[in-house]
Amino acid sequence: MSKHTKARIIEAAENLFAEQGYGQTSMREITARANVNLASVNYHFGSKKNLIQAVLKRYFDVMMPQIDEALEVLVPSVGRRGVDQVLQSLMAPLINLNAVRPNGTEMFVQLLGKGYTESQGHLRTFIMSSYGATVHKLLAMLRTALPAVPADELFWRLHFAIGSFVFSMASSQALKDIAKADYQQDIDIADVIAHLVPFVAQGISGECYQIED
Amino acid sequence: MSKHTKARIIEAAENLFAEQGYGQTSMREITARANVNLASVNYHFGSKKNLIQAVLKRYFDVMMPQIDEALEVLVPSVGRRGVDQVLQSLMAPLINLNAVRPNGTEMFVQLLGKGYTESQGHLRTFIMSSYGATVHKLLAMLRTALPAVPADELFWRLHFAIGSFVFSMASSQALKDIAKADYQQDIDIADVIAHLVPFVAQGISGECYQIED
DNA sequence: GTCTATACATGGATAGAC
DNA sequence: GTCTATCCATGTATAGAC
Repeated sequence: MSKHTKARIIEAAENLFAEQGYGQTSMREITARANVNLASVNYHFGSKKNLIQAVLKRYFDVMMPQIDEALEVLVPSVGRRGVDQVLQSLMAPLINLNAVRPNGTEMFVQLLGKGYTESQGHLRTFIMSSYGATVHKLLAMLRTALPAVPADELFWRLHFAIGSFVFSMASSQALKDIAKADYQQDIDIADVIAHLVPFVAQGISGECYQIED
Repeated sequence: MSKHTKARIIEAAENLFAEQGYGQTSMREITARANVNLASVNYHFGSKKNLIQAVLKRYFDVMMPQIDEALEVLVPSVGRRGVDQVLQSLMAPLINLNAVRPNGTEMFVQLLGKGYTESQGHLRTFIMSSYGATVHKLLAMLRTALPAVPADELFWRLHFAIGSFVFSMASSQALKDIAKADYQQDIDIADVIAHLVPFVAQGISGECYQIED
């Protein structure tokens, strides 16, 4: 039985994660739906955390080349405008994940948020080792847009930006619920991202305003 | 044996969390060090997640009144400067947590980061129900500083800001390691916060720069 | 009201079958 | 090279002792 145990696990896991979230999905559920032995996950992926990485990889492998391509043709302006351009070039590839599967973008960002905060930095290592070239291309673009910002300061700002993003994604369901309850707004992931980009761009761009004293 | 089982659990948990983190600390370790039965945690706190909340409460109860007091005397300017003032008034109470116990600030923010992302929004509910008045005072100050920003837009920006903060705190150890390895900088929590405040203030303050086109 | 003993399902790991 | 049976430590729950 089972030609492609690995693939069936990923498919089952992805569906279950999408339905009920990462933390709420047990490995027994996954292996039961995939019709494989419980220990198969450990054998093929090493752990549940690695499984989430494998699920994410399918999305990264679609998104990252698109980002790479978008950055390739980009010649950013200097300043906030340039930062906006760089961030905007990430948006289309991200939204395009809806083509991978229904609600793909939302699923991806939710898994990313959970995985990032729950996996003690393993996801960061994975991203850098697998897509480091694209990440560095992105960094170079930001440096072009912000020649006045020192490298270490840019390092800080980038991590803060990633924090805004990951946190928003991980708690996007809560954000949607609150927006509906408190502001009568029905929003989706694209809305969240649309609000997020200016915020992050503003923070990264830094001193366009001098504090007088 | 044991007059104050609850207090002993909190003390043991706090020390162990500080030593080795939340996720790496088992309830069996906690109850062993506290010399209480394993099930005591469940009886007194309901779950491990609730225990982290109880530990955090001790810090919130010190910090929140200080914040409240600082906000009471504050008359913020309008614009980025005002936002800076509001955020600055949060910093001293936060750093003061080092007086609660050695390394108190770091421990608090780490637990806050972990707890926030791992507890499915329960921490947010807890904060709002226990310290809602102070939070709303903070919000009112920000609205004073940013009269042009609509309430729903401010809502978004605040959540993004919280995201930067919580994420940075949750991964502050990783940030410190990276800063040391890549930029030969020894940093502590106060440094992280010092870098974070301008970033967040910038993002919250929004359009001080018009995108031309 | 507190606390204990104990049971249970979970994520993780491994030795060995095939 | 795959997969299974099985073991371990964990968080959680509960029945009942005191």
